[in-house]
Amino acid sequence: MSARNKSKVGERPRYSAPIFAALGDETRLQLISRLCRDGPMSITCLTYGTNVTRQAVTKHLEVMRKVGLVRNKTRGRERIWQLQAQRLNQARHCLEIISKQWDDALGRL
Amino acid sequence: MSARNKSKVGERPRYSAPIFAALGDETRLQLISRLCRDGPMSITCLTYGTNVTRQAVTKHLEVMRKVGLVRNKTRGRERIWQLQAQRLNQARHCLEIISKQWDDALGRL
DNA sequence: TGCTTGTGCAACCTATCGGTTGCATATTAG
DNA sequence: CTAATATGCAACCGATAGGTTGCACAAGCA
Repeated sequence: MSARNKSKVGERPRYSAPIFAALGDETRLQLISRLCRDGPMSITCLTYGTNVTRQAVTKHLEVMRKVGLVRNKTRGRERIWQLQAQRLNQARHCLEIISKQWDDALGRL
Repeated sequence: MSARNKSKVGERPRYSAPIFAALGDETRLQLISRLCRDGPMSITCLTYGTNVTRQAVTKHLEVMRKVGLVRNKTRGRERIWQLQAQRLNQARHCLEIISKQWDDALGRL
């Protein structure tokens, strides 16, 4: 168990768990897909297409905003939400690192 | 498996939310890293390295087992846990699809 | 044979999640 | 101005997550 706290190249990024947690809900994945397909849109618009209330959608968007997956801007009385690519790529990068380590580990067995 | 469960090209795999949810906990990511680095090992052994109890570790392993991220075999009085690569690659694939759609969407704006 | 070790099972606790309803407020349309 | 629309805010709810403690039990070692 020596040198366990040393940071190495190819190490899993810190703070990646919250991103995975934010992706770990079917409704939120639907919202992401929707924003991908149809571009930025308002909360009310996003609510059509889900089977939950507007307030539930608002909460989901807030969860994703907190981890940087989406952001919003106010346009009149609407609040327009859009994706933020940077953070998703970060999550992807994390998964790639993990699964590379994984493959390596399996290869050693 | 029926044709209903087939995923189209470029479509997000179904049932991916539970995998992300399983990855969305820091302790579980630590367990995964540990199993990657040091190979299959028992629950008690895995518990050293976390700051939670053995029973908590057991619960985390069970969560990951349910979504197919790990599996176990009994060896004497020990229960040895190891990684299962297939499912992680599935998660990775899902993230790649999402972020590709994402990039495409950003490109259209 | 006992004692130690690795584990399972169950009860319990608190915090958070996902969701709702109700109402207030701001902006836009007629 | 007035009505409709888009949203925010707050309270509330049941279920689950993450964790603990306590105890029972089976496998291995002295």
